[in-house]
Amino acid sequence: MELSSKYNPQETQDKWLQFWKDENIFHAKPDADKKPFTIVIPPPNVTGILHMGHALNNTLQDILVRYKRMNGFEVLWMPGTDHAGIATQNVVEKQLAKEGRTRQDLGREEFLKRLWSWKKEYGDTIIHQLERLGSSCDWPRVRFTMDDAYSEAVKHAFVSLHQKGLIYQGKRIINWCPRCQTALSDEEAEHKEKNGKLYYIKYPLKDNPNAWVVVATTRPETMLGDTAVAVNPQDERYRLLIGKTLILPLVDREIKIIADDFVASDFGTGAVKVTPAHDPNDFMMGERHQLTVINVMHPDGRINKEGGAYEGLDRFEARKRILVDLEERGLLEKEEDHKNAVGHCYRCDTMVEPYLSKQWFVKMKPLANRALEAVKSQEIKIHPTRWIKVYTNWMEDIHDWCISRQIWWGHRIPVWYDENGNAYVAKSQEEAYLQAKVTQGANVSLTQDEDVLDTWFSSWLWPFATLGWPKDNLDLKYFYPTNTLMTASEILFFWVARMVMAGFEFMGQKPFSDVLIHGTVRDAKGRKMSKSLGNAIDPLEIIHEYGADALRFSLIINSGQDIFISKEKFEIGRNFANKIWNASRLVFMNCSKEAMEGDYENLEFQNLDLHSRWIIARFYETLIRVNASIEAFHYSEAEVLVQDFFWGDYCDWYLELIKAKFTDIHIQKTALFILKNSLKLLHPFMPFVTEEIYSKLQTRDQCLSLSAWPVRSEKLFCSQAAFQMQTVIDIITAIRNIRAQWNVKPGESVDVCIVCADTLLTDLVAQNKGDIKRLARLKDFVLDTKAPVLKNSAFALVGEIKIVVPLDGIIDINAEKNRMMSETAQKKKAMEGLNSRLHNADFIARAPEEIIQKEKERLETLTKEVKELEALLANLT
RNA sequence: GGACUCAUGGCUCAGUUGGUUAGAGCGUCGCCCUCACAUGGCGAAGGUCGAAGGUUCAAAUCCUUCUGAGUCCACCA
Repeated sequence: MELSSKYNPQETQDKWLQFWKDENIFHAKPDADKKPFTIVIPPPNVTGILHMGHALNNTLQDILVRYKRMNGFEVLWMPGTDHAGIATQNVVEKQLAKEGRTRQDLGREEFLKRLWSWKKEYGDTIIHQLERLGSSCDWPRVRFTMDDAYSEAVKHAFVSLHQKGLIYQGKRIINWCPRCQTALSDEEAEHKEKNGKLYYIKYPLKDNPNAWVVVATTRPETMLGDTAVAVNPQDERYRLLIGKTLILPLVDREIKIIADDFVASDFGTGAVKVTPAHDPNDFMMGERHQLTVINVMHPDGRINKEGGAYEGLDRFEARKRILVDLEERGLLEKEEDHKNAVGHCYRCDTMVEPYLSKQWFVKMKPLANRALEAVKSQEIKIHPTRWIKVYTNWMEDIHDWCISRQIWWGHRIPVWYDENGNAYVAKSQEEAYLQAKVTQGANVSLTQDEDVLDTWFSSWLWPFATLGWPKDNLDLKYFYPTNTLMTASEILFFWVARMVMAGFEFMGQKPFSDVLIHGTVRDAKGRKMSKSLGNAIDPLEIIHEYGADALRFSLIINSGQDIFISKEKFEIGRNFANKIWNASRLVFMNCSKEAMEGDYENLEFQNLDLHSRWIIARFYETLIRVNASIEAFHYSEAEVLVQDFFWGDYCDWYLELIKAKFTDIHIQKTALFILKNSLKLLHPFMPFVTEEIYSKLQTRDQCLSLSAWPVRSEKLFCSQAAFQMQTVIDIITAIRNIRAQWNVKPGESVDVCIVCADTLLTDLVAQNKGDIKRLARLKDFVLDTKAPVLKNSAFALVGEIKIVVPLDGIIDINAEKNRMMSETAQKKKAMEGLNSRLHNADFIARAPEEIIQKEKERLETLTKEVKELEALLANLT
């Protein structure tokens, strides 16, 4: 079995994607002998195209999933997509627009047919892309939020909440998108700070047209719907005017001056126009004062017939005209610059209009209580913990959720009306009919509510609706509650918070126990990656050029809070994959058939040399730390650890050390043992290249994805080896240092004298003489107990070991002297610090004993070293 | 207006509960195509941890204030 001389990521990816699929490797089913581990995927929009955010999110999940699977859990990672009501409808409407048609031209039924065929053709795009990333989902289980079973769950949820009185219909001011022509929830209206104007408008008194009240407004066009002007009852300026009548300019309507505590006297003029149909505060004031409510706008944002002369104008056009007309009449006192935050549709960025309409709402307070408590009590843990506060703030100040949407793509609201307008909430028309029949007689005819539900009203059921809820079944019993949810912060309120509420409400249990909020992927300049900015890096392009492993590895190793990425960053992963490949090649080329086919999983400690004991110790140290990092969701830390070990210890030291003795069967076995176990450690991060190399091993499991994670063997772990080996490494490094310093060409061998008084150390050096000679490129090697008198030599100290390298004719003795003097000075400075600390009575009195002890030891070593250095310096003169 | 995060060598980030001479990677510089890998090897330079103050025997690490960058929330028109 051999590895090709050049690693081909594409071929490897294709091969293993096929294998995993053919063998259905990632299928999860209830297994009483194993513990379940379930992860909740944030289902991407069905219109989605893989971007770096998906790549990051899925890699994070896949790392955990593969780790847990290898640790013996029955892992369920169910993939799926979200029907994304407005977004998807927009896509197909755009298509229609190209044909010069609208959805209304087609009619509801035809339009929906069109949507479904679009879904059939393009809906799996993102799923296939996630697969290419290496995501080890249970692919055949793929779910869609509009699957039949899922739809049943949605209806069930609606009816059940309605029965509890948690869903109601109400006429209220909601966020309205004039372009999408639908209501939005508060979360779907994104507040954006805008530099606007505050207009001061004179409203003349009826009694005295030469006197007026000035009101300040940012939206003058809404004055067409004004039905009062309000002032604070405490405001002296207006006290006498309360109850008087004003003439609304341009409209000539008579409106009253009312007093309301809501009005802040210090803003604007202290008098505010009241437009109950177009502002939530005004609406509430209107209710308090029984004001007339006049809606002046069509759903598309044009002024309606209530607007008189302005009828038919778009809201912004109307604003311009109204300002001109007011100006002409001398009623526009002034305008001021004014910053304010205005809601924008999160799907099309159109400025949202506060709009009065009849919608369905969910009462959130009763649902929020349990969800709040769960996070506060750590029953659900949010990582990093700072998000807890964000979550609790939102939950504590929660508003009712507007769930009806005036679009066609989505779950139609399960409500039917009879001819008299009575509503029947039911899971089906048949059930509604049974209800209606009781009061309306058998001939009652029903029509279903035209609206559909907010997409998130289905998404919040995901953790259990995908498992078959509301039907009781084994999957649901075994896999719920789930374990971990990993997601970007953007959908904390939209989705995460609501899933928690839904979990408790419908299942009586939390939906998951850990939530990991990860950062956003940004470009090198820190901007969000987006199509419109043109700064997006396409993950598929990276997969094609560098490989999926490289994409995954680089993405994770760069992940701090947010992830700043540029194309070159992916070389890190590519290079590492290449290194793994080549190191494996070296091992395979040097291992005998006997070693390859033998049982190198059960090494005997007594057969191992120092180097092998050392690399095993280093491996287990790494393993323990990697485990801890993964459990703590610190994946980038885990990657650094594995990379440091594999590249820095295994490749750079161990493989170099054993090259001279690769014929030894025990060495071969150890090399294979470490390689195999390293592949396991690397696998969650780089699944493809590791599977491929693993598959060339003779003794192995069906595939690496299903193999068992390593466990530290106490029999093989030897901390002494680690210490001894470090000394050998330090000696070699010190000599290499000297060579580089004096520019000794690699081809030129030098002699060296190693001076050491300690017998144990002397033995160690003697045993490793060959390796030191080879790796430091030495001609000859003298081991002595005391320093010889050698002129023209370079010196180095490694603990108690002195290294003398004669460099006659090469060395500049004065430069070497200077170097050693500065080294001495450095050490002396450190000694000073230690001395002053150790002579500080407070330090001695208050610092823990072990710290003092450490400092003392440190001082002792430094003193010794300085002494040695000074002796060597004296030798030089 | 409220909340939060970040500020460490040229760049991107580590730095666990405060405890030796602050770590990586990239980049830079020097030497090397050594028969696994130049997507490589060996070595070097470079920071006192945004500013000021405080707590402490001891602070990059805790507290306060300030400055700068960013994020989220918000019905004062």
